[in-house]
Amino acid sequence: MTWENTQLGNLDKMLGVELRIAQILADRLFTSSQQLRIAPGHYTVLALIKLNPGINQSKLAHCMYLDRSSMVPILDQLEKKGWIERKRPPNDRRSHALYLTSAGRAALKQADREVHKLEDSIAAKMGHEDRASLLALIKKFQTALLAIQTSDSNRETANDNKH
Amino acid sequence: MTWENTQLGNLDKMLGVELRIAQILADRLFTSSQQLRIAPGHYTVLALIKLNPGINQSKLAHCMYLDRSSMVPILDQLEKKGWIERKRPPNDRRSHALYLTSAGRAALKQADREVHKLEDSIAAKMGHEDRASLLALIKKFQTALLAIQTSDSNRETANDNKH
DNA sequence: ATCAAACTGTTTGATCTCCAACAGATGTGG
DNA sequence: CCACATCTGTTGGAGATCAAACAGTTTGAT
Repeated sequence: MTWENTQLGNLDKMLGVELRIAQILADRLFTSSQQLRIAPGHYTVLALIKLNPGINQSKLAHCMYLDRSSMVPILDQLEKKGWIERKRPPNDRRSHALYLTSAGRAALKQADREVHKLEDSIAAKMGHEDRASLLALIKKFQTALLAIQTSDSNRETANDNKH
Repeated sequence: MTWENTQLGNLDKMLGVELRIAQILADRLFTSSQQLRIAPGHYTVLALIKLNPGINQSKLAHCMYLDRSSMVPILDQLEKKGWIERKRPPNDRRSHALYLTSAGRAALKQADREVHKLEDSIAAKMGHEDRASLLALIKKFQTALLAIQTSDSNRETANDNKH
């Protein structure tokens, strides 16, 4: 095992690179340190449906910065597990109104416990203050990215300004 | 377009969720604001090969926290573009020693310029100081995740402690 | 010297994601 | 009222990624 002598140059000074690594590690830890083995995205979906009962798939996808079509297999899976159900609202027969089943609520509750336990141990490792600073800076970073993105697309073409 | 009234609860106070969003936005911006349309991962691969000529695929994957098998299609693509080449070192006929071609060096040089331009506009938007703080905190976060991960796997089983 | 373990790249199958396209449903301007 | 645009979920095709399995190669223990 002799990869310690690998030259990284200034790669480890780039936000994109380090962000990607952080996300890989976070996902890996989240998925493995759980009894439910729930995927990070699935957890977010359950939480969002609980907070917004009757939300449709497009809005859900939009909240998570995903494509509508990416939501389909996720919801198929959650539906097959019996954690959510799709209902046809009478006023708009195009959409699916999403609801948590009681099993879904139970699963989310357990996942919530494990997520909080994980967040706590992270806060314990890096300090509550640094954790809060990191969260605030990530949001600032998101805002910066969105601002650059829209100014870019405005310069090129008068494009869709979703989100 | 009325998804602004979506309830997020404390989802936007979770590092994992916000980190994921930040990464989606960063990847999207990186890929679209480029002439080369190089993928983020491909850029990292080129940079790492330039810094470590003759590195093999496993080490490369390990540096990027990827599976060795995930590296194969990436390198296939870069090889087809004529940016890298795989050579068989005589001392170890299992591995592939990776090198940048001159076309690969040129592509990397242009990508470098665009990456730095992007990093500069991010620093301009959020401030150099905040950018530096964010980078430092991300690294601290990575360290915390790794510490938790290893202590977890040690508690469960005496496992492989890769990375 | 030999045989088992470990390593290297690869393939296969599964999942997640995007994009483009589609059909059905809804909304809008004339 | 009616054509046309827009929205809804879905499908199919492509690419990325992982895990498991494989064959060839190297290493190491006996």
